[in-house]
Amino acid sequence: MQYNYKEIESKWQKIWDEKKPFAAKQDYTLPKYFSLVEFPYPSGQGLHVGHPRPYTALDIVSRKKRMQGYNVLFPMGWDAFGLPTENYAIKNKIHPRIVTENNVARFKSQLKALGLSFDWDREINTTDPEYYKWTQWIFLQLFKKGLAYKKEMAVNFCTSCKVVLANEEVVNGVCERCASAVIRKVKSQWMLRITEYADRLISDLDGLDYIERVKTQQINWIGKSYGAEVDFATTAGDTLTVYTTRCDTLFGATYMVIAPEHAYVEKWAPKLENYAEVVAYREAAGKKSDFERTELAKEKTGVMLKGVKAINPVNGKEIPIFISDYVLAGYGTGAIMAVPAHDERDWDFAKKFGLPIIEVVAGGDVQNEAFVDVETGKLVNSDFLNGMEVADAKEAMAAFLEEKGIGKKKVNFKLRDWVFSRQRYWGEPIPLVECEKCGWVAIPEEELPLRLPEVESYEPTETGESPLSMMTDWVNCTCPQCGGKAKRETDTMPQWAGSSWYFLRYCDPHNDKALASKEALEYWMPVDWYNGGMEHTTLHLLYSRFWAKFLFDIDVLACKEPYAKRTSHGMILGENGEKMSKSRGNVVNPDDIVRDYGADTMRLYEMFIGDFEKAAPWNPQSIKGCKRFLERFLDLSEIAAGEGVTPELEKVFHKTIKKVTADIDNMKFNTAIAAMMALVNTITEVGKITRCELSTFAKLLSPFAPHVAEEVYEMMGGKGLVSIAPWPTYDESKTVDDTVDFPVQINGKVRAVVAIPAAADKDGILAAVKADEKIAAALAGKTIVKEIVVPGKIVNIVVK
RNA sequence: GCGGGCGUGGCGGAACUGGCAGACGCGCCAGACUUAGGAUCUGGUAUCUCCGAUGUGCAGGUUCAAGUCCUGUCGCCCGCACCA
Repeated sequence: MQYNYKEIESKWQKIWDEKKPFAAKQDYTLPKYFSLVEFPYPSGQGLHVGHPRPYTALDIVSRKKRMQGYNVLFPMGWDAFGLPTENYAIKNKIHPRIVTENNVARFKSQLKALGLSFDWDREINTTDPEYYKWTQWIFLQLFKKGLAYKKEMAVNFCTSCKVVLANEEVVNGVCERCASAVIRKVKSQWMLRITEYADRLISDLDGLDYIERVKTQQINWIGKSYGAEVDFATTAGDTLTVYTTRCDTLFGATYMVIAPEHAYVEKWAPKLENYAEVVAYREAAGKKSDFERTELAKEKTGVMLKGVKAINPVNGKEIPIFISDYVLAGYGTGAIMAVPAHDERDWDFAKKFGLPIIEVVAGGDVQNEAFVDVETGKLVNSDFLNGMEVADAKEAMAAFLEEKGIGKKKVNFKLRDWVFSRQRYWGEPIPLVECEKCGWVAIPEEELPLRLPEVESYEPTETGESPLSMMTDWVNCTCPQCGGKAKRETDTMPQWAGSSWYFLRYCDPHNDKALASKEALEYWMPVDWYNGGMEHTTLHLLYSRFWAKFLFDIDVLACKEPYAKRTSHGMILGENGEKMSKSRGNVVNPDDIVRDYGADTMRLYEMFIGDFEKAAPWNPQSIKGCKRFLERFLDLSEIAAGEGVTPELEKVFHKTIKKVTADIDNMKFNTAIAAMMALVNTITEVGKITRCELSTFAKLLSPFAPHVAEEVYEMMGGKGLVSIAPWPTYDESKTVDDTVDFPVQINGKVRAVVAIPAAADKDGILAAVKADEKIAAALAGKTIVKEIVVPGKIVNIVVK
């Protein structure tokens, strides 16, 4: 039969558009299923073949759930604020709103061509004032609860473009666009206190069905560590506090290191004999990012502070103090005690600067390498700690420090607060004003949305301020609290803001009274299955969990976690096995595949390409295998005849239904397709199939290749749409065979395969095995040492 | 550097809690049909010194049995906080 995919696809897409079988129902008494994919950033390049992989996967999940009777919410929208659009707008002098509209239109038509079962009535766009009204509203609640605050932060500033640059725009220390020098400029920025939620963001992961690597990566990113703060007196007469996770090694501290930005550098300036050298080092360090600084591959650098020494509180020894960029100002207290014998970085530094290395935990050879094992060693050279194990020594030392009033136990997090300001145009305006008298004041909620004003130029200003700062009419306003003179905040929010709560808006996207109604949120939330890229694990995923927890705390949301289940897909790579990118020239456009093979083949290939969780290279040759499968499936309609079951096919049908059902739940889309390919092969061999069997097959295939499935279902006389027909069920007893082929090993090598009734017990199996000619021959004259029988699996006979 | 992950035929991959390595597909080979084939169908296809042995990045180990577990090692990929 001719496979006219163009005709079939446009026919069914039109019917779906008219009948809206995929619209989520307003009936809150039905069992619900909320499946979510990360909404895309509508870039100028359009969709590439990487996008449809997760979309198709969750489309399959959603379609199956619908067929299983769930009220499914499977929505789509646009995360449309952001840097590339703004940069394109500046370059081409087109309003970013227009750029966004064009990009969205293109993305939408590309997605629609794939037959994805999104509920388009619930489409959202983060740049829509009716949407960002609620992004601003959430920010105001955070502000009112004291979770938003101002802080001086270093930003990247291009000396030539006069623009604050994102880290990504800084390449090898220079501006990506003009290659001019980038300096670190201190600016006052809005911050969100995500660190207040650090503990809950770890502990609440417990009951969640997240894939393990996502959980561990989040936990490690938050980086909770149990340690102690220890006060060191200095010869300058003050106290230097350090954070350490190894207070047990205090007797081995032979020097100290403070971050180049540590406030004490200035405080001690008059006492420092080599102040100029110290400042020069600090300036050099200031040019590097944290990432560059902590790279260990580089040689350790640093400068000793001449003129001030610290005193080790447990033994009274004077030890030198260095500044070095391997200590970060933002973590702990920005100062460490260095124990070169038991820390690799300290060891490297000590070797380079010729500092003493004192062993305090026995078990290694500390003159040759740092001994960092905390499990086996015992304390030495440590006075009252001698002979203790590390864990006990930590406790003893912490107690000692506390008693002496020179230290205390302290929990620290690697997680830092969220920098929320951007000196950019294309983002949500921050709805605050700064009053001369009242300070920072929230604008009244009824004034939301605070619309992004029209400006003539989207270019940031000479000083690096947002372009909004040029709009004096807009900036100058009155204080809502006292009526006095005030100025609006001109920074905008980061792109992360809109994507931190978008899934809530899908529950009730047209609500103008609230971000969504309470009933809608209670019914739909939490998201039952959220799939997205691994690259979002530490930022977007954490930010959105933080916001959801906050909304739970202020009684907007009834669940404390937004996502019940989180999975992650692998990347689709170019044909050469490298990441697809314009510069590498290996980008594949899904439009071409849909044109040449059809959407069903495209969907099938994206799912058949490999393990959903792993990266896989695109192979244009392999696509045709999927198309052949669909053609052969379509051809079955020519041999389909009669009703009831075909005895030769009955078991394979039950097995296939079982496998496909389980595989979809387990994200094994590739093996589900393989099973259906095998089913076509079997049916073709048998040479017959009934009409109702083919209808069942169409149902099984419909989540994967919905257009072809609808077509065949209709030909078989199916009523209504296969897309919402009941999902096939199977009979467990019909999925097992009467006899099992047992591989029989002798000394671990397979010598025969013996067919044995499935019901046979261990003795029966052994008897049948020994009756086999080949086995009997192999056993002749040997002594049996051991007989292993694994029912249903294997027999192994060990002989001498 | 830190954190997370991956490594199986010519290629993409399959293999449940350790139990016949290579399902399914691509490619390739042979045949059929054909004026024609980059269409379709049928059969074959891990490697080798091919009655037998060897094979899951590499080197060890545990086990009756290891792709799967353990130790070490090499290579590749993702993230690192203002890209989304």
